[in-house]
Amino acid sequence: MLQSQLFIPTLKEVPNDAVVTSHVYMLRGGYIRALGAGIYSFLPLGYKVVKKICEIIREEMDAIGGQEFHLPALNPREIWEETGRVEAFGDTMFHVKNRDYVLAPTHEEIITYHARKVVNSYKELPQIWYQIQTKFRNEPRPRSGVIRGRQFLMKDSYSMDTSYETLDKSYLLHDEAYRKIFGRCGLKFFVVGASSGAMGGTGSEEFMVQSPAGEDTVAHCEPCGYAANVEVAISVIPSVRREPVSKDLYDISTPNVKSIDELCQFLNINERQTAKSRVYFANESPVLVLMSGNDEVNETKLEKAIGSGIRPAHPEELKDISGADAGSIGPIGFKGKIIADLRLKGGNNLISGANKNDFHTGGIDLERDVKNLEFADLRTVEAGESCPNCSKPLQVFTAIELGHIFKLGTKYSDSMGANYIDETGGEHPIVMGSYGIGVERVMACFIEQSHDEKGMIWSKALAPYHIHLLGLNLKKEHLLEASTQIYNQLKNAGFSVLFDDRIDAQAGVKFNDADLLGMPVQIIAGERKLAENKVEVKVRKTGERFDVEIISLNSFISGLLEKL
RNA sequence: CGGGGUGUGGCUCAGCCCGGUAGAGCGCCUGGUUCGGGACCAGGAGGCCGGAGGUUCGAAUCCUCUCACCCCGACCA
Repeated sequence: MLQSQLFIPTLKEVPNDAVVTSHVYMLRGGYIRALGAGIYSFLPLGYKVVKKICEIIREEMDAIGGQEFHLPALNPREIWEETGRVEAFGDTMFHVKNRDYVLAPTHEEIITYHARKVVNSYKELPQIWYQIQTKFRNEPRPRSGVIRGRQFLMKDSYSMDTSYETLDKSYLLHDEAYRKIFGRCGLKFFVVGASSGAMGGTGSEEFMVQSPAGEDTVAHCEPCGYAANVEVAISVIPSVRREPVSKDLYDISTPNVKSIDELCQFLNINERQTAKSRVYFANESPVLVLMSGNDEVNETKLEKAIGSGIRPAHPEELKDISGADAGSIGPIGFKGKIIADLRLKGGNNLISGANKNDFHTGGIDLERDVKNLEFADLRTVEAGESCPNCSKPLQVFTAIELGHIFKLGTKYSDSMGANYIDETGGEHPIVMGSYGIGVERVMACFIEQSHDEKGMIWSKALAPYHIHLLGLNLKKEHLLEASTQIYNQLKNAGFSVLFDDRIDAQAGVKFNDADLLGMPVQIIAGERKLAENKVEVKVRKTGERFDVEIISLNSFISGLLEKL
């Protein structure tokens, strides 16, 4: 392709709206342009990458027996009423104003609708139906460029089985296909077991990649593969020390000491000798949550332990409940439920708030002094703590969800009446699974993982073109001729090549654009090398450069691409 | 939805506090010089300053309302 004929509006400066790397480079490289918050147009280069990702997905889905559908984005609302998801999605679902339609945020209902009309017998199962299409969600806050948009491309597939045993097979097929897809795309990913949330069902896994643009915080152990959202992640840590003798309770005057750090500094003690208090409300009654030192309360775990929704107490409520303000609250004398983190189990000689301002209580022995104290895992895992599986240190970082696979079970087939007849004539709901991949996220995540200060660095699998041929100084006719000849030579040999044939762009401009656009191999045809019948070949990723005879260029490039 | 920020030529931004003929750099067009890491010289085009209303002799600038976009949070299949 001649670059002079391709629409690639590159930007030298960082557009004001872009913050995350992938967004910046996609914009600067002329891959995408914004149309509104969370709405993007894909320009020719960007769309080429999207199509490559789709093709990889298609191949792997077809390989497990998937059949591609093309489904409407415009859906009659009443179909969504059948499963109650109009209400479930709420404001996230787009509603059409002048007709009773919604814009599909996903397609379980539509698949199930067709299945109930078409699938009758166990003989017709299992099935895997998939689609790669635009979905619409009225995100309250689109962000990070293409990573969270109001309209986005998603591969969604749906499995239909006669039993949970065969569902497991379909699920496993997808699990394997997903590993292949993300592997082929060149992504470094990991898998998190997750609760299936509002999708319903019995099991699910998230495919994730580490990224500062991520929206989820996860704990990950690379050696053994343990990975969990930090909301539920666990780690192995030492409990607080129990000293041989429990002191009596005593008050300590601690004027203006509010935080654990201040307390430790004031008394010159270790944070493990302290118990931090946090007050929450559960069902309108106060609950004191005791944590060791500065450990963070994990509200997800707390809700689970208490068994109901919680909210933090407002600062102005604290004094009524405990007699003190935040910073001086503690378990001794606290009227109401108290729950402590497991790390504090057995702890004695602890220091905590005295429930009167500017005082702390020392010598607390939780077993002795706090009756009916419950313990639960309430803390948030921190980096460096030991993996619960293999004891190696855990990493904690943010990550982006690329794909999610669910065992749906019969949630949709039940509510929509999608049944099949078994061997004995009995009627049963179809057992379903659903499996999504965010296509643009694959692109964005790849860039997040593969870039440098100059621009993107594509892998062979996703690159819009494998080779970027830069003709330099093309105002000189003999140089234009020579580099055009090289272009034709490569093109005729079947290489995927973008030829920067712009007549008046300077060398520096071409170099910088090429690094920004990120094709894996650059071929630089400059005057000096051409005079020796040579060109320079540069590997984008490593910066390695080779002088190559034009006659042997084809085989050299083949060999090089083989290795990339 | 709460908090913060920003809207001025295609892009990045200055000007706003303290009202008085709308600016710079990059990009674009013309001519010339350069020609392997975003070059230089000369000339040129392009903006009713997000929108509406108000105050004023006069508003990019002050006031009110509104819209859009970005960031943090809430939410998130």
